[in-house]
Amino acid sequence: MSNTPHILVVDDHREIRSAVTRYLEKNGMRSSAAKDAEEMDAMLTSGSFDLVVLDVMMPGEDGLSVCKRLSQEGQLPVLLLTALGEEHDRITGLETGADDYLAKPFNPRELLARIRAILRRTAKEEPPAGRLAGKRVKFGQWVLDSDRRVILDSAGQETALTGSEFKLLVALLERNRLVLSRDQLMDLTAGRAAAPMDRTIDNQISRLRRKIESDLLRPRLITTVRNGGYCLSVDIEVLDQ
Amino acid sequence: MSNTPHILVVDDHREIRSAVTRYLEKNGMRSSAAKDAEEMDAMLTSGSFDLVVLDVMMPGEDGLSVCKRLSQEGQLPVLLLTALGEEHDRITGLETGADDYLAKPFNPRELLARIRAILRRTAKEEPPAGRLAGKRVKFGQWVLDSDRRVILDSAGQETALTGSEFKLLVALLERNRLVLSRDQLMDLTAGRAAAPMDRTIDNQISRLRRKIESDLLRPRLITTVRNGGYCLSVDIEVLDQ
DNA sequence: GAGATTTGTCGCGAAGTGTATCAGAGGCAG
DNA sequence: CTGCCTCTGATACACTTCGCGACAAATCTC
Repeated sequence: MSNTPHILVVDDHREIRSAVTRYLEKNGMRSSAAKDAEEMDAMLTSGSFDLVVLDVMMPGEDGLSVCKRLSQEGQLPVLLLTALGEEHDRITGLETGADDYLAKPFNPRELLARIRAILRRTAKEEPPAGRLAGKRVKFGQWVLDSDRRVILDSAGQETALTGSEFKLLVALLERNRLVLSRDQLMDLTAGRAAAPMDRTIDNQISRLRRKIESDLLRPRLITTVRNGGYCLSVDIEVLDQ
Repeated sequence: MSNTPHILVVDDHREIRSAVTRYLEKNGMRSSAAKDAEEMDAMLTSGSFDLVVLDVMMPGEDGLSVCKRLSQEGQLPVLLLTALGEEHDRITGLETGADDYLAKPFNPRELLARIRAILRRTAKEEPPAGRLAGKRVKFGQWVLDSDRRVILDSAGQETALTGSEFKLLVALLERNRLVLSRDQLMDLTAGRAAAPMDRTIDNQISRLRRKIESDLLRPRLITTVRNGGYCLSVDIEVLDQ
């Protein structure tokens, strides 16, 4: 997320669009507006936004349908605007993945508070994805050189990693001290979900351990969490080149 | 987060507490209730929760003040219950860090949808050892190395712990000198409620004692409280690395 | 296209965990 | 003190999960 958050307001009423964008900008946010789903899609592909304020009732593609699409992509938070009393819309909105809703007519101050609340939440869990690209990372007695995909021991001796070993190690390093399920690891390394009874990750862990653990019977770096997954249990240090 | 999410309902009206907890449990969640801020604090230290449903209007400490405290700690999501029309409460609630609010009287289905929405957002990987992650903790003559999941005696001799022994010990250490019921321990170690007649915790305690008690007939570290549970009866000292 | 390397699947043995069960400890009434 | 009941400790066993060797499929290299 950039410094000032960027909000996209999608509503078919011009007065609402302009009132909302003006209010948001008066309060330290950048905002843009789109009049329907089609225009929204165009703006999303061309710009970078932190949140979408989305009217449910719109000509063309319905707000709920748009909301579902967006939440499936998973990145962009959505705040729904619903007609007063349309409880059904609100509930199905939340159920289809909106982050929040607000009934029209609304108090702009409340809209702002809700937008801030959502941004606060999503800012916290900003994924560290790619944080390690091109960096050297020290963990335990090893240093990973992520450009060359090798690990160096304290004597400078190199060991090469295969592609999947490297991806797995990076996934663990970027979330060190957190337990990652096989499903998450599969997603992070191969971009797909783990099949039931899939032992692929187990094997990769086993192969990776062979290269980095000094005592295979008592792994110290990558610990197993039964019924949970695996966890990199050491602190890391990113070396600035 | 554990297997089934665990919700703490804080409200001074008994009918609301029981109605909400029952509804949540019918819908696949575990839930507990507290009647005021004080009781809530007690339950938070002794159990593990994924979300708090908090009434704004309460005798004793005010809901907004509680909300502020909780959001400063930053871990636990809060859903506020406000009186209908008290827009001011709602906005300041969101501004003080609540994750969401709902106006009373509310539709239970909407409450559930909102809870699910929050949990979906906050669902993330959990650290395996809570606030003790990466620390070394001295208790009695032992030192727990929470990175390596081993305990060291005064001579530096290591004993490995299994996953559930480790979780159990951490749960006891983080609440030392407090009596923890089997139910609480089950919650803390496995993230689920204990079945009636469940002897799982007894068994794990037995296994853990075998590793840390010098006299199994007279356990000194983990004491049994008849009809109550178990209690770690020594002081602990967190060693900074 | 042949050989080498990497990666996914299978299966066995080992370890961890939950349940059943029994024996003993602790409490209570008479 | 004695008998009875409940609760706890410990053993045994069944079941699940995990580590790893082996092999096959896929991919890469030259």
